[in-house]
Amino acid sequence: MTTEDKIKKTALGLFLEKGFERTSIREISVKAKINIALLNYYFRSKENLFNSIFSSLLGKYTPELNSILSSPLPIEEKIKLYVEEYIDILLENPKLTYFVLSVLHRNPDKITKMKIFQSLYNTGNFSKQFSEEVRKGNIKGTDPTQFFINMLSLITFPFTIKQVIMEKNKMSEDTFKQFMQERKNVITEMLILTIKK
Amino acid sequence: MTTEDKIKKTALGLFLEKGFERTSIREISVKAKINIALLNYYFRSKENLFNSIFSSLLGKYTPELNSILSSPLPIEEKIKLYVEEYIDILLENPKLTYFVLSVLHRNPDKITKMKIFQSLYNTGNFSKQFSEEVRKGNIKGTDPTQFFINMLSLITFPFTIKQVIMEKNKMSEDTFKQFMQERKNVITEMLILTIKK
DNA sequence: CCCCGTTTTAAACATTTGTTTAAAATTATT
DNA sequence: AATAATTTTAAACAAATGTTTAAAACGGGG
Repeated sequence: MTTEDKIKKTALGLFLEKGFERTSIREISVKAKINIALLNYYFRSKENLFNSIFSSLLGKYTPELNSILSSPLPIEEKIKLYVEEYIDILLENPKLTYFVLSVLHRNPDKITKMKIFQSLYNTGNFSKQFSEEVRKGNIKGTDPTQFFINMLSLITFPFTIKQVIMEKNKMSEDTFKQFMQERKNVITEMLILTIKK
Repeated sequence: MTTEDKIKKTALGLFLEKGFERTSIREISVKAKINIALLNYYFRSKENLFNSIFSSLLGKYTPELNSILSSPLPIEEKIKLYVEEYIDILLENPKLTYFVLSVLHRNPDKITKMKIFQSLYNTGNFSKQFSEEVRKGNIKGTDPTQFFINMLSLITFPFTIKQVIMEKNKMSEDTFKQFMQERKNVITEMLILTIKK
C-alpha cells in the first residue's frame, strides 16, 4: 500500500470515529506509522485531506443509488430497490449518515458548490417520474418532495441514533443489523401504502 | 441579566451555531463581554459549561413531549399531538436535532448515564399502549419500536438537512416553515395509515 | 468607616494544534 | 556510476487552546 493510501485509510477511520476537529494530524501520522510532514506533502492541508477522503467515500456509494433513481423501473420497484440498497450501504458503513451531516453543519455555506452533495440528494429524475404517475392517476397525489424526504428520513435517521436504539432495546450489533434488515420491508410497505390508491 | 446567564446564553448560541469544538471560550467571553476567567469561575470547565447548557436546553423541551406520551389519550390522538408539538419545538429551535446528535457522537459511551437522554426517547409508556391496542385488535400488529423510530425519523431528520432541502427546492426561511407545517399532516396521516386496519 | 466574602480583572501557564523548513534518504533516469 | 527527482525525516514555527493565578474591585453588614 502506498503512503498516500495509508494516510487516507487511517484518516478515514479516525474521521469516522471521532470527527474532523477531534482528530489531530499527529494521531493520524502515528497510527499510519508515517511522518507528520508527509501529510502536508501529499495533501496540502488537513482540510484538503478531509475533502479528498470525503469525496472518495461518497463517490463510492452515490453512483449505485443514483443509477437506481434514474433507471427506467416502475416507481414501486424503484422505491423498494432504493431502500434496500441504501440500507445495505449504511449497514456496511453505519457512521456515514452522521459523517455527512457533520460536513453539512461544518460548512453550511459551501453546500451549493459541492457536486458530491447534490448527487446524494439527486431527486430530479425521481420527482419527475413521481409527478408523471400522479398525472396518469396511478398513484395518490402527494408532494414528491415530502415523499422523498420521508424515504430519506426513514432510511438514514435510525443510523444516526444507532447507539440509543441498541441501548434502549438491549440489542447486540447483530440484532441491530437484523432490525435494519426487517426495516427494509417496514419502510417499503409504508411508503407504497402512502401512494397506493 | 446575571453574569452566569450572560455566559450561558452566549455560549448556547455559539454551540448551536458552530458546535462544541469549534467554539472557543475566548469567543464566548468576547461576545458575552465578560472576562475569560469568569467562565471557569462559574463553571469549572468548558465541558462543564456545555453540559449545563445542554441539560437546560433539553429540560426545556422534553417534559412537554413526555407528558403527551404518558397522557391517557387514545393512541391516534397521541400521535397527532406528539408530531405537532415536536415539530413546533424544532421550528422554534431548528438546530436542536443536530445538536443532540453531535453530543451523542462525541460521547458515545456516556449515553446510558445521561438521564436527560433517556427522557428524550422515553418510549416505555407509548410502546405499552401500542402493544395493548394491537392485542385488543384495534390496530395492525406492527413492531412498536419500528413504529416509534418511524415517527422520530419523519419528524426530526428533515431539520438536520434543512439547508439541503431549502437549497434544492429554492425555499426561503418562511417557505421551509410552511413546508414543515404541512409536514405535520403528512406525517400524522402516514403513521395512522400504517396502523389502521 | 472598615471588614469580609463575592465577583471581576489582567496576565501568565502549559499543551496542543496545523504547518513549514531544510537536510537526509531513497528511487528513478541517463 | 553519476545525476536528478522524488520521498522521507527530525526539528522548529507561530498561533490557538483550556485553565490557573494572584491581585484588584465591588458590595453589603457590623
